[in-house]
Amino acid sequence: MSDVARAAGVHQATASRALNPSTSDLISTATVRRVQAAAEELGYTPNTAARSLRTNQSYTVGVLLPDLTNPLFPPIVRGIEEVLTEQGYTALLANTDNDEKREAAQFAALLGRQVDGFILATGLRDHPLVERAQAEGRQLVLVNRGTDVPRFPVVSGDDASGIGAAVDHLVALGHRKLAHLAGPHRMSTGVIRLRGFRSAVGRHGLAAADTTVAECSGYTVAAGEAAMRAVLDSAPEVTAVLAGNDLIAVGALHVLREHGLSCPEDVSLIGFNDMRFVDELSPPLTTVRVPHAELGREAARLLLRRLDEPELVTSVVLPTELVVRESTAPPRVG
Amino acid sequence: MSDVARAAGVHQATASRALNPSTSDLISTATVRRVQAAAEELGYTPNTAARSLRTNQSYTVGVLLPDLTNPLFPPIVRGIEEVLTEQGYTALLANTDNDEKREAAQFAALLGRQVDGFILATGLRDHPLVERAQAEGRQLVLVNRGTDVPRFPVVSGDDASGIGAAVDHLVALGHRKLAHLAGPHRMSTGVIRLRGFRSAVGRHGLAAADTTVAECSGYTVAAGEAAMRAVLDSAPEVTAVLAGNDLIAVGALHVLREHGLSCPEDVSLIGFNDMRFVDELSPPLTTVRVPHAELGREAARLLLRRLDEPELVTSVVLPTELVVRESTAPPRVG
DNA sequence: AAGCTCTATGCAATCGATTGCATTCCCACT
DNA sequence: AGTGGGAATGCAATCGATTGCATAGAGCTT
Repeated sequence: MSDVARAAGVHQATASRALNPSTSDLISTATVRRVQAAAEELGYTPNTAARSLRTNQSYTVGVLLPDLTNPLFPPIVRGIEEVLTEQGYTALLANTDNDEKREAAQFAALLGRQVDGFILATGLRDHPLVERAQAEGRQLVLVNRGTDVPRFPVVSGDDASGIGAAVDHLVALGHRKLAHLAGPHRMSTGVIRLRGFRSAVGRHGLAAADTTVAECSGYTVAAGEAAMRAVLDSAPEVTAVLAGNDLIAVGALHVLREHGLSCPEDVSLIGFNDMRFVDELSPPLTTVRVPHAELGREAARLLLRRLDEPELVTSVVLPTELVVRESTAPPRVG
Repeated sequence: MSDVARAAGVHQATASRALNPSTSDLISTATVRRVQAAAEELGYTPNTAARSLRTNQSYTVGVLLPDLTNPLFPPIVRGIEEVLTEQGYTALLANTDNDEKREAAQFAALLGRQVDGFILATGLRDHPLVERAQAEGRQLVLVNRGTDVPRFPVVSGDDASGIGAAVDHLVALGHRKLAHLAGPHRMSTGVIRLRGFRSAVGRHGLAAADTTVAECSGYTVAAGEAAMRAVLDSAPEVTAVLAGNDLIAVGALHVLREHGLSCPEDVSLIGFNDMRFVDELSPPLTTVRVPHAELGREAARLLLRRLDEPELVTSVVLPTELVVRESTAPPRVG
């Protein structure tokens, strides 16, 4: 602000340099102090628009996610927002509802706002946006759900080992007939967790006939209900169910109850994500905890780092952890 | 963009006017079409920074809330975001953790980003920010939690009548000894709901001795536990509990269970908000539904309207609704 | 046909900060 | 004392869109 410069008795350019930490070493410390004092005095706040216009940077990142209302996302967004504001950035939020059109529109809107980068938390397996971001010269990191394209940085939980731990737990309890209510195959997490399930049961030497897999049409309670029904129909002998996520597990619980089966006595059940309040269900749900807030934080950190070193491609995998509660127990004898 | 102007064979100013709906009637329709075609062709996206710089508007609003992780807020934010993007605006999110310092810092950051207005979802009863926003000439609307100052537009649910319906329900079931686990008095919802409770029990002619009130230190499960314990100590005769919100109700449920009391047989329990998943508790919680997404939408609409007519002060009260599930039943006879 | 009006468009200043280059001034070195 | 070098600061262009004012035509009136 030129007022500040005038008040401090210097040229506007000097004021600008004095106020900017990365250029303030060009200016004598005495002047810097004078300028800062004047800025303070006048209650100066820099005009971000002007800065963006000149520097072509907005200190803003776009966060695209399917639906904030899905309990999975708030902690992620929270984590993102935390490290972003710490660094003087802010997050622009956009919900896509997993709708390609909305997604493209939101993406364009964010582009118009000159976001410096994107964090994508949407789940489709291969993603046109990823390419477009690159074409537009914008950085992008994926969180929680990856693409199959390995050229892009992804921050995710170690789903495979989480599923592995869950299967280990069930097998250790004595279960042999397992079912997996898989997430949709069009989402990366769906296939990754399924793969994890397959490899884990293989490790325990379970036969293919011992395991049933039903694909859910989405990560929703209703889809979980449908899948659980399908499993009960086709493989009534299963004693343990591993759900693709907690929402699916809730659906499964409904159907078990509806069929007069009790959990964990008749059927053990494990969820995924450790969503808020799954410990309040009855029975409290055994599930795989994913450190969502930390996922968000890492994603933001990674994006910020890439803003400096664009070529850097790193992916971060955060450990997951099995949280044993009361929805798992040894199978009934006999 | 001057490229567009060149491509359409017109002056940049003409292009600008043609592309802007509010000025495009100054330009012949033929030219408008030509310019739009050129813009389309070149994939032109306006530079928001330049526009903001010139117009001193950012088409951006700041949303301040305590903690996105609180299940209350995602639907509100979702609603806000919905109508904002519809109108070409976007939301900047900031979490304050109910900490005055963080809140002030976030507010300043948002100001620096030239937000056109603020939506405040933070709960403290009187709020320095409200004044400051006005001083800075920024519009502001409060959502869900009001101030005592009536000069500011507030969008909220009709808490009093929700509480009233809850009390009616309990009394109709035959309950006479009621307790209210009130939200903190420093939050407006805390006092409003308490007031609602008082007036409702008065309406039913219940004596002061019939009702117990315990103030919770916050809208949290832990605070609910503490308050419920206090009530069981001081007034073990209560047969029905009205919680200040669902989180408090969850805490109450814990303590009831811990004391070997069953819900609803021994004690009926009603929550507030109809948070996601309270229907999955056992028992599924009877609660007062507040239309949070609609609250958010209304808040955004109201803010947008005030951006046009700054003097307009309207507050919106949305109806609430009692959702009866299985945590309420007639009191035990005797 | 001259003059007037009105519409469509061009011109150029402007918003506020950043930054390459030029300039000034001081000091040290020989 | 003169010169070279560096540190500190000033100068002015620049980012891209908006907008008040000026201007060029076209059409109408008398």
